[in-house]
Parts: sequence; C-alpha cells; structure tokens
Amino acid sequence: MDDTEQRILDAALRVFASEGFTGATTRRIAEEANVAEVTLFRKFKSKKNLLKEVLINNQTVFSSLEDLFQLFQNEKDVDLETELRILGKNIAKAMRDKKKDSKRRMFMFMLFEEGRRRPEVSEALSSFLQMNIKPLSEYFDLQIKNGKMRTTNSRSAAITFVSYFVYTSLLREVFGDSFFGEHDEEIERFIDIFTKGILKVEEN
Amino acid sequence: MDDTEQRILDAALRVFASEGFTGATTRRIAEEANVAEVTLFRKFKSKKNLLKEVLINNQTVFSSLEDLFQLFQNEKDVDLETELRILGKNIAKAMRDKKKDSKRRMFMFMLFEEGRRRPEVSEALSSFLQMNIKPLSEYFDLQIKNGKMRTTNSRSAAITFVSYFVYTSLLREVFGDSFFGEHDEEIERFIDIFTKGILKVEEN
DNA sequence: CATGTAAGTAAGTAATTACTTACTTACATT
DNA sequence: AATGTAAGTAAGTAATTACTTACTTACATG
Repeated sequence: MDDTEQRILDAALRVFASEGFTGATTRRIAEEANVAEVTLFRKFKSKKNLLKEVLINNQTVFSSLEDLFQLFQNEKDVDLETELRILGKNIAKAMRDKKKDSKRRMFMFMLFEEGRRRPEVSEALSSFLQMNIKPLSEYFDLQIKNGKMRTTNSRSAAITFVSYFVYTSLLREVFGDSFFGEHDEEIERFIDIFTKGILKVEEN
Repeated sequence: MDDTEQRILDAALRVFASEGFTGATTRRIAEEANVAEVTLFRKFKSKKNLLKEVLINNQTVFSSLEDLFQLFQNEKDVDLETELRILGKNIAKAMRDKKKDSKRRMFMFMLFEEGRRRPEVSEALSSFLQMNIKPLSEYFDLQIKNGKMRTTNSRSAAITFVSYFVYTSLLREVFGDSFFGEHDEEIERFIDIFTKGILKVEEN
C-alpha cells in the first residue's frame, strides 16, 4: 500500500535474513530502506512489531510451492516419477534463480532460531510450513487414488520430500555449491530414491 | 582438563545454543558457569574466541552417529530395512533422551546461522556434517556390495536419510511434538518410504 | 492562503554489552 | 615463611542500541 512502509518491510526482510533478528539493527534497516530511523518507529512502533508485520506482509508470498502444484493437478497421464522430477527441478530453479527468494529462505531460517524463543513467531512459521506440506500431501493423496502411488501416509511422504529440499537448500546457502555437485543431478538422484526406494528388488 | 575452563565451555555451549551467538552475553555465560565474568575473559580472550574453543572442545562429541553404526557393521544376515529402522529409532532415541544433546543440536543449528557470516564457523560445521554423512555413505556402499541395496549414489542416499532427521528434529525442537504425532511411528513411515519408495509396483 | 500530513534532522536517554584495570583473597608449592 | 597461581570483587570505559522528544521541511488538499 504505502510506498515508505513497503520499503521498510522489504529492507527489514533483507536485514533480518542476513543478520538475524537480534543482530539486525533498526538503524541498518532504516538505511537500507532509505528512510530516517525515526520514520521506522513512527510506522512500526517497535522492532518486535516490525518483525510481526514483515511476517504478515510475506505470508502469501511464502506459499510459493502452491503455485507450482497447479501445473500438475490435471494431467493424469504423466507418470509420477517424471512429474516429481519436474517439480523438484522447478523448486530448485525457483530457489536458485531469484535472489529475493534467497533472502526469503534465510528469513524463514532465522524464524526457526527466533521461533524457539517467541511463540508468535513459531506460530507464524508453523502455518507457513503447513502451507507447504498440505498441498503436497493432497497431491500425494490424489496420486494414491489414481493408483500411481502405493498406499503410504501422504503426510509422511510430503515431509520426507520437503525435508530434502529445505535441508539441501540450507546447506547450499551456508557452504555454497561446494558441498555437493551439480544441482539437477543431485535432485535426480533424490527423486530416484524417493520414488523407487533403496532396496534391491528380487527379480522373479 | 581444567575444571573452570570446562565449566565455562559447557555453559557457553548451552547459552549459545539457546540465545544464539549474538544473543548470548558473556555475563550470562559466566553466571551459568558459576565464575566471575572476568575469569571468562582471562581464559578465553574474547567472545569470538570462546565460540571457537567450544567448537574445538565438542568436535569429537559431535560425531555421535559414528558410534551408532558400529553396532551394525558386522551383522550380515539382518535385512536392510530392519537395520535402518533400528538405526532410525536409535537416532531418534538419542535425540529425545539426552537433554545435553538437545543443546548440542541447537548449538549446531546456531552454527548454521552464524556460519553464513563467519567462514571459520562454516568450516567447522562442514566438517561436522561430513562426519555424519561419511560413515552413512560407507555403510550404504557396504550394503550395495552385499547385494542388499540397489545401486544408487550412496552419498545421495545418506543426504536423504540425514535430511529427514535433521529437519524433523528441528521441527520438534521448535514446535514441540505438536507438529507430528508419535516419534517412532513417524520414523517407521519414513523408513518405509526410504527403503521401498513411493511408487506403486506393478505386480506380474 | 491555511492547514494537515508524511517525512526528515538533531539531539538525547537509558540500558546493555564486550572488555579492561586495579586490587584482593585463597590456596598450594617450595 | 615466602612466593606464585587461580580466582574473585568492584568499578569503569567506550561503543552500541532501541526508542523518544522537539522541532523543521516539503507537499498536497480544501
């Protein structure tokens, strides 16, 4: 809505993401937003409240996974493995491409730290995570119904899937690409395991 | 070695874990260790240096996964799924039981945050993660050789396995047990997916 | 032109915090 | 008994930080 407010919110997201909540200073946020520090306090009473507003401001944006799924819901003739492979690569691509997304991921990560101490934060974080896991669960339920997926707990499958992407994107953020090799190949291997499992199947 | 030093190191681990590096104060650490603040500075020049020493002090302790594997290396007649199930539950148990471990996990988690800004920290963290992933990879390589596991990239398998436990233990730490249900059941379901995959297998 | 609004400038306050200095106490070793 | 060592006490410094107050400037609207 308000240009100044939005600039402060954006700057806060960036600074919180890179410095953590405790490490972020209101001065630095104000600088980054090109406003006087006092303006920040006029608009958002306190630093704590600013964090809360950043959370509210980004709630819809955070649920980016949801969009990606809409691509798939209707096509019933593609096999599941291919579909997941495409999905995985899209997620990875979305993570890699947008610099803004990197900030958002780091912000989310900061929320984990902060959430341990502040219940409001952990609540917001929880609902965000549910937002990612829920559509994935529903997608898996659909696949089970369509007979493409064996009967497993869809939520567990979703958590397993999300675990991998959250964890590896975290590692990439901290260590750069040195920790593993090529992004897409790594994902291929994960999808292979996720779909087919690691067990050797006896051939009859 | 030195009782006082060790008490400070232990206290630092706890406080860093619960407050983060920036949030932790030297006063609080000193209190927690029952020493005068000045003693802390005499022993460990600076707060930064204290973090470094905590890292060094806990390097061996962190590689707890390694111990768990020694249980398995020799038994060749147990099937892989059962073995992994037991391993998974042991990891979960180790995470749940020891309060000290909770602090260590949170400390590790703090390192992720801090590692983005301090290369020495991310280095230490990296070598710790390798310590967990490496024995697991080797274990998988052995299973492949023994014909119990199909040929996949063992490192990818290890990362997938570790992802799940890191991510879920993180969630449990932040949200308590409310986020998912019973620990052991959840792990059963993960192992089921990890070993057999989610795809429906055509029956001939 | 008058008034209200959104923003800035400048200065400051009170608390916190990493870290220091100077001196003291308690204890162990020679 | 003398000396060294590890620890404490007390006080303080310089910087930072969240947040406030008082006043000013620029602009838009009636």
